[in-house]
Amino acid sequence: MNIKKSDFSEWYNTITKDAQLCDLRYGIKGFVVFMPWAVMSMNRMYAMYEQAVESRGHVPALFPALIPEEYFTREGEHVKGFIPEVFWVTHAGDTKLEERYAMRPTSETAMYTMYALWIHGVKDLPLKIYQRCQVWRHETKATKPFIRSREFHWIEAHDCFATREQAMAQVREDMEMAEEVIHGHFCVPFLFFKRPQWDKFAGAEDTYAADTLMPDGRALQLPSTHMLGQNFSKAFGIKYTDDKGKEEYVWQTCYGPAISRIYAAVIATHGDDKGLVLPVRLAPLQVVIVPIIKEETREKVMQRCKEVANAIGCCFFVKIDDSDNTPGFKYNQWEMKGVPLRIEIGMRDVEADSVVVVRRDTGEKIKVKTSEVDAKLGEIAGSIDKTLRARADKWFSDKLSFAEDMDELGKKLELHGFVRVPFCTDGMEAEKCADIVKDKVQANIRGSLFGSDAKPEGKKCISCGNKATIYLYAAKQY
RNA sequence: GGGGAGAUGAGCUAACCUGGUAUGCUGUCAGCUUUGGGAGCUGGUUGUCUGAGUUCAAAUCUCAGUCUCCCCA
Repeated sequence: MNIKKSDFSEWYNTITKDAQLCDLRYGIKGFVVFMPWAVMSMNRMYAMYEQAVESRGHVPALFPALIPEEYFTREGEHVKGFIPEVFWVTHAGDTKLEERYAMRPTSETAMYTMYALWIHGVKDLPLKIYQRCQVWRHETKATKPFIRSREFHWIEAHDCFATREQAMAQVREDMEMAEEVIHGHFCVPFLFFKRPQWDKFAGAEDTYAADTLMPDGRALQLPSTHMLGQNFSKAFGIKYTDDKGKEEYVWQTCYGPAISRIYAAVIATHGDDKGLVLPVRLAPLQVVIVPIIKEETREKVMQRCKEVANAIGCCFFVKIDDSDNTPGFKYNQWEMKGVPLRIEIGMRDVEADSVVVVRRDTGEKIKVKTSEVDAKLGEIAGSIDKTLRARADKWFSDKLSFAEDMDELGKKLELHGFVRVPFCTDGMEAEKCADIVKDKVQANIRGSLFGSDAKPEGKKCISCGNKATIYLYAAKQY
């Protein structure tokens, strides 16, 4: 196993292969096979995220994967942003299609075509629909399993409202949902940035995106939520008749948590030099029982293993590893896989009427009375998630820094992830200032920190030297 | 999009410069012996990325393609 801290890239490649999370040998660039151990965790993540989405009033639907070119090109900015990375379907059998179909890189244009047919009056609003699906983008940046591939799996929620205020409230709800699920359940810390105008979602008025940090200090974008305004509703004719009998265009938002990428953040945030470390509810198995067998005591030990397995509550998946491997091999293998809890049972333990419980997160070995196993496991499990979250938060909190000139920014970027700098503006006209930052210190401007209203007083823009009106954050990125 | 490195059984690798029967480890399968931190012995098992060229002869040299990794945009 490689060392996570000093060579994250190698560590990540090794862990995705050794823990059997994916197989890169499929043979189409950027398309990877997601393997059972990863998919079982991602299914759990999906379940938690869908629960959060539905409890906030969204209902599920499934839209087609193919989008006729004509739908796809209705909103000008959207097309400009996505066209370079679209995979096209051009043939049916040997017959060339009259109109080609886009393999959806995102579903706005598929869904909004139908929304225009479904929405008539006030009673149809708000409309909050999500789907769980995969999308395809011919990424030109380097692909990396789970982090960036040309096919990825996500949830996309697309909502319509009667007013701008309601739409803006939805954007805030989306952020709050990310906090509940990604930080609360997955124990991954992040910050929400309002992206600068030159870096917003193609077709949106504003984009708010959650950025986390990889162990090498580079930012990784997790969910983003977009205030679409009326850009799409005007392009697609999504109108309703208001209470005065007047036709109005709806206000829209969309939200896209990419489960495969969030899974990458879970791996990177919690993993260590022995392999994966998973929050308890994300692990495909919560408990593995390793019997330590001598031929003459085999039956007694196995019997005790079964009793202990049966005594553990149904919210935990338990496996007794009775394979022929040696205990040491099993310890290493299940540590690599990130199983949160291990129970070791040998004749010694049977005689003492106890078991040895080992925590994956701390490696701590705890002797537990057989009769108290279930209660104790529940307690330790809670503590594991708390420990993981606290550990991640502590690391993350040190990654925020400040700089006021380019030299200082370059130095701070070496030690921290996000560096706050004074900037002239976050409007389109400042893109050239962001380019200067990119050129000089190879960092991107991620935007302004959402919820922070600090304003630079008497400071100058780090790039152009004009009066600074806003604090923006720079980071190297994936 | 730019630059660099690379591709030999399922995984890692030797042989490549200097063309001539493809090496070892791991895995896997069978059997026996084993089991408190990656067990041992015996036997079986699969391979030169694809295509073209040079040559008596290509894993090795040349060209093209595909894929992977790293760095930069």
